Amino acid sequence: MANIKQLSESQEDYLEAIFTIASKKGAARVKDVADSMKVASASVNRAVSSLTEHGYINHERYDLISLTDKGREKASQVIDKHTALTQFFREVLCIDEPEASDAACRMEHAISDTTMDRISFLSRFLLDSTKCGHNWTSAFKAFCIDTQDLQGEDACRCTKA
Amino acid sequence: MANIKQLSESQEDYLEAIFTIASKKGAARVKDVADSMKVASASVNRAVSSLTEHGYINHERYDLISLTDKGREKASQVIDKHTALTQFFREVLCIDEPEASDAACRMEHAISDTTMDRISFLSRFLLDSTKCGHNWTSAFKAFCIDTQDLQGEDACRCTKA
DNA sequence: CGTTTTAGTTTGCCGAGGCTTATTTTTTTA
DNA sequence: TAAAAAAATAAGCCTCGGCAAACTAAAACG
Repeated sequence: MANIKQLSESQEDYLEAIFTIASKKGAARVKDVADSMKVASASVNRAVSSLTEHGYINHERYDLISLTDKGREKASQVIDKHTALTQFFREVLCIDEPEASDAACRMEHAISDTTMDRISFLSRFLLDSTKCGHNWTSAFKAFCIDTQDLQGEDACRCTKA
Repeated sequence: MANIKQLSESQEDYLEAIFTIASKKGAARVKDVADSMKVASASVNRAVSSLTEHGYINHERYDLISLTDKGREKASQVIDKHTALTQFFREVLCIDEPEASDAACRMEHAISDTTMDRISFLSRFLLDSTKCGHNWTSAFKAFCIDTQDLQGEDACRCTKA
């Protein structure tokens, strides 16, 4: 269980997918993860081995996959970022789904805890009219109304809840 | 010059570094790029070959490196994102350097054009008191004053101008 | 309860993108 | 201008994270 290691984006994606599946069904099978991430089972297998070695996952051959406390904590962190970013994109920046989730999906790995906290604060601040002091959204919407030319964005393999 | 291709983050980083160096000195040498990105010259070489093949770079053996129009355009786009993100982090989210630049550096590759446009709009909107209608920054600062526990963030290989 | 179908695993391949260690080529300088 | 230093390149190695194909175990079903 080598602890001195940063998870890669890919590994975070696996934890996220396992967390989401396990939340719904108690535990995940390799196939579930493969399907939800649109990768081959062999890829899941290798990722699972590695994450098991590093103490994020409980897994024995041919058995179900579940997260350890450590894995659950990490997965929660990533999912919280995803959720907060999605909210920011959708409610503050007025970006529609699925763009909002896709953007969150790509950024959740790249953003630091600090920056994430600040963005959450900003969201709450702006969405709470008692804090912000006036309804800024209509003004902001008018301000960026002509940028509705939302291009297609890359599909992303985030588990589409 | 295969055109059907998305640049990787790494490739965008190379274009960015070359752009920045070339802006200062007219053209870049392999060594300049290696130094600014903190990678081995051999790595630069391979990246340069690939970017040359794809029409982003002008380069002949043992010669200087410069960007094609296509490369310059792409580099500008990435740098514009970097700049706009840095401004957002620093002036809107009140995140100090070097955190602001580092965060921008990691996110500039992950963010879509649309999302970037919206963030720029939001920055301008909030920083322009005539648009926002009041000075929100002091209120926001008070709101998030106790999150000054900025952790160390990953170093990033963005060219530190 | 044996056979088939499905799921999990292993192995070996690939490309990207780092690295180091030669080996040029170019540049500097004595 | 020849020798030394610096820069560029080539070759080969490594890890990561995909893949497909082959094999094994488990589950479902007739």
